[in-house]
Amino acid sequence: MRGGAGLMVKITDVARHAGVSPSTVSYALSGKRPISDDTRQRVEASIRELGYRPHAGARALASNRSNVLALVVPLRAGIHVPVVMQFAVSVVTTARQYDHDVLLLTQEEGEEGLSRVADSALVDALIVMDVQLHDPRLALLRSLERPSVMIGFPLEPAGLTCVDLDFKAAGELCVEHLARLGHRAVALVGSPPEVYVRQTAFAQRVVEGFTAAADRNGMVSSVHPCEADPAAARAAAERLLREQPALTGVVVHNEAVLEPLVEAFEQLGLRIPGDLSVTAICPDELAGSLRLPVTSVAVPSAELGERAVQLLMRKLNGSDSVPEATLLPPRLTDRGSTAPRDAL
Amino acid sequence: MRGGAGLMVKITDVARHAGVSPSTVSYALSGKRPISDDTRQRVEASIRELGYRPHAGARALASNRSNVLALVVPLRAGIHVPVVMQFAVSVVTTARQYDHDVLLLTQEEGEEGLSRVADSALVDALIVMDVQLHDPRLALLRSLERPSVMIGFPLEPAGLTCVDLDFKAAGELCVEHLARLGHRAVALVGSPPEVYVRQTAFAQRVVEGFTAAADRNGMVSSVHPCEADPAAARAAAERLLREQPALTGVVVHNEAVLEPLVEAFEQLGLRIPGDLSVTAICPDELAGSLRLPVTSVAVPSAELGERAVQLLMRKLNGSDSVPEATLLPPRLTDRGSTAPRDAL
DNA sequence: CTGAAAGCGCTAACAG
DNA sequence: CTGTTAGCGCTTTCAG
Repeated sequence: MRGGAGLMVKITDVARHAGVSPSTVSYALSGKRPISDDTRQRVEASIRELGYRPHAGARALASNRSNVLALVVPLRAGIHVPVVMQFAVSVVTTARQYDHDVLLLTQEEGEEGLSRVADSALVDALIVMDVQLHDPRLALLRSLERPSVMIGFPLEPAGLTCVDLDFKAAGELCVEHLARLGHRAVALVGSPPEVYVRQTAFAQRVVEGFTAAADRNGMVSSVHPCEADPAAARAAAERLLREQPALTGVVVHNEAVLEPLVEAFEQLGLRIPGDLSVTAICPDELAGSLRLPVTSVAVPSAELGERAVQLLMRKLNGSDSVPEATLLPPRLTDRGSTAPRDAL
Repeated sequence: MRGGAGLMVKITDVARHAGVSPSTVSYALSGKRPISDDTRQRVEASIRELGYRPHAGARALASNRSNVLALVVPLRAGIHVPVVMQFAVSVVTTARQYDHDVLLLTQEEGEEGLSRVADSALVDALIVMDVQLHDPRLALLRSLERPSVMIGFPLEPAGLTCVDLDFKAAGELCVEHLARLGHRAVALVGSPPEVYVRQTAFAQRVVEGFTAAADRNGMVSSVHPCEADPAAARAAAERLLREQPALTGVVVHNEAVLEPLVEAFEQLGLRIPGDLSVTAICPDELAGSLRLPVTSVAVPSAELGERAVQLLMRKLNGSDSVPEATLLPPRLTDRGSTAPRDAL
């Protein structure tokens, strides 16, 4: 009843079976022109009965649309794998709602990979993650003529569509939260050094927001990049306590070390939130799953993926009013890892 | 110089520019028939100069090959995200070496998703992860006519191509390692209960191997499914010590709890490996990155991905001698978390 | 509301 | 070694 590679049911088969022309079958499928109820039913019945599936390649050739999106995922050090995965799944799921599929590309393929899938019409549009402040792919994406959405904001986003959590506001929100609780000295435990070196936008922005808010509130602040392993976390904790005895508030923007860092603080004799208030910028699932849940600003990977696809769909449909910048406002969830400083 | 959606350079343009026929360009590209050196050079120069990229859809239509593989990734609870991601990246990277791309599907799409991409000729072949012992997709995959490779072994793999780590042997290897060190009582801390309930092949096989080897060596053994969170890990550690005071060897097959479990044992006053020997079945990166590195049998995601693609390529090329079963032998790396029982 | 027919860009016989 | 040509299966004018 259904065919494999060789025995494909084609649109002419369906047409014959339903007693209509191929174009009518096509239009019944696409809805691009009105079909009488009676005809539509017969066509649909034939399609079901014969197990017809339009040939993707033929369709792409004739319609100039592949109904495939490219998703470029980063691989490099310092990016939290579950975030990437959740984002990817969200992109796939949302794309399916718009009848699109997703082609997976790795950052490694570089600009050549983007050109390849775009120029060969393998994909209709692209989603690019892990954008640097000065990303070498910007020029390419601008010239591509196929729509794209970037996750993250480069320094010069003009002419491109970007979506991201407002990481600067997220940094600020954490600090303001601590400020309201009366804390006077805060530290940011950030991403691994290499992330800053390669000028990853979101890491940099957190630092900006963190510092700005601390300054604004007259707080003492410091920033500490941290490698993504437990030993580094422990070392960072020790160093923090040694160098800044007055410290009462910490913001962690580094998924990999959040848990070991909290454990280290406790093993060093600090109670949380009694002696030290801790906030994080990380996925809610992570913050909530710890032995000691952490108050955090969510990195909403799933929502970002959904937004990215929706924006692309609007661009593909020629909608003219697609915003260049979409900054999701940070939302802080209190999980009890922060307390008023007066408590001391 | 290079075209966007509308201004595509096509094979006839290249042909004219190089002063040859379209078929010659096609053959120069595919190598499917001999081309004189001179002609080939002219064609290649024209391709470069015009920035020609073959239209993927047209190619798929004419050649009956899309050069795209489908990869179905699992989403469900109890699967370790980094393993999936590393596997996916390995599949993409390897596929590129064979000039193929990878379409990402989620398990959620189910059998319908498989049929869709296979029957529409969107993909040439499929890779399916997270196979259950009685996987509902088996029948479909057998009937599909497009080649597929499964990661994992169902109970009835006849007619299908499967690749996996030999999890049974992995379980055995861990136990044998402990037996050789003189341990007499061992416990397996396994995957979350739901993983066993849904009869995930690899989890089951580890239990088999673990138990068989323990019995063979006259050891006392027990199996403990464990939820994938730190609290559960701690609870499991306490329970183990309470219920089995004679316990001196533990095998952990649960990436999510390895680290908290080890920490819990230590906090409960056990030195590793002095009082307790710990081994794990998990990615080498995880075992090696812990504060206290753990002796482990590697789950070789990257190699599995590579193998899967290679097998598919052989099947696509009509190679007849493609093995139905590929079981990678387990390899144990000693990281010092095990010691002779005599030391006690 | 429906049909007929002209391609979409490429590959693979077939012919030389 | 190279050219000519007939499709691949679908969409979309153009006609009615």
